[in-house]
Amino acid sequence: MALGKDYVGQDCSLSRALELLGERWTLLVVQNALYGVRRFSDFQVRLDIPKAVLSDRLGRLTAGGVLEKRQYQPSPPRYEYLLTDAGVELWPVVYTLSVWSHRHIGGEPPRLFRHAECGSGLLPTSDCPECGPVPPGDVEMYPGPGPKRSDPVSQAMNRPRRLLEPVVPLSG
Amino acid sequence: MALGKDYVGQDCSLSRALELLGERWTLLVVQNALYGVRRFSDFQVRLDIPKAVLSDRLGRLTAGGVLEKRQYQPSPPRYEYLLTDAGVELWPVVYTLSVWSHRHIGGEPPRLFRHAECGSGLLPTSDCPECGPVPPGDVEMYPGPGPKRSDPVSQAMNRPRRLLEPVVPLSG
DNA sequence: TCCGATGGTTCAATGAACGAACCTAGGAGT
DNA sequence: ACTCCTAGGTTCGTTCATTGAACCATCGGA
Repeated sequence: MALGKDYVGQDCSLSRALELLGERWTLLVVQNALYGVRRFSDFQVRLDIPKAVLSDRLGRLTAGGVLEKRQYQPSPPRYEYLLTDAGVELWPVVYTLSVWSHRHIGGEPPRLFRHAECGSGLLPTSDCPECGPVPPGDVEMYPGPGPKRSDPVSQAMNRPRRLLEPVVPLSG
Repeated sequence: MALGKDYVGQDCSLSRALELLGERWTLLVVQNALYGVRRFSDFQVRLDIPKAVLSDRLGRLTAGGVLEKRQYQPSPPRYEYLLTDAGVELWPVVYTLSVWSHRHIGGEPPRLFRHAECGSGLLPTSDCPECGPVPPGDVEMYPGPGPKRSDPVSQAMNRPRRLLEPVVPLSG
């Protein structure tokens, strides 16, 4: 196709990554998946995104090997989208870009991150200054000074918790 | 505006970064700037991008503090776009995403990178395994196994050279 | 029988991207 | 004097993507 999704004639890895991840909303979907969001309706509440677009993005990420769609109960049929290993490895990309944004664009972050084992804040690379590389499951997120959304999914994300730990919104 | 550039209601640093960097072509413009591309026509040749879109992206990146527009000769008036310090600090983002793409999507990279001082290949974080963090000006790029574009700007980028070193296309 | 939750699809309107054509200012060639 | 060429854009009609509202399907519970 001549418009929108591909970068015809580009030779580099970056262009291939952007064909999958470079569309509007896509990287925010991945970020929320890292934060533990798994269900269609939870992504929708967190992102305020048209359902048609969310459906498209989840489908593309699934086809691209970043997410995996799984039925977690048979009746009524309910689905969740889990990060694959490839998806989890996007954590350094998401974190590095967030840190850049905080440094150069500004704004207060609503969430902060530290190495759960030793308590150190992370370097901009997402490594721990004491222990070196940290698997995302060993990163603890906790509330920062920035503004927070008030929807139930965001509220459930406001207590300190590990990356990838499933979000369970308080029903009601 | 309700469509396209903003992520209204998003609270995080990542969404602010994506308002500036998340549009089609934008990150590829930054990547080429890191590779030493500075002039409008050189970006255009490398990227095969409509001039109107390139003009928009260069303008936005300039307004956003990632690039700086400079007149490099008075007559005839000619301009170049240089990365600011903030722009240079996008190198880890670009590199980390490229490495992810190579690992998980595949394809041969047309360019490889090493620490110029010691010759070591870079870690996925863009750090040197021997020396730690490497300023982009100390990163040497050299041809890899992947396909290469045949335009004069790409050809001028194919000899080993430092990041940020201005590209001088062979005229003709 | 109706209601609500979940996980979507359809569709008209709007906004962005595309690419071809055009524009401007200054040399350079003849 | 006239024309061509280069650099750095702008304009504009067509095509594609995003939006938001409406609709749909399935199941369980009151």
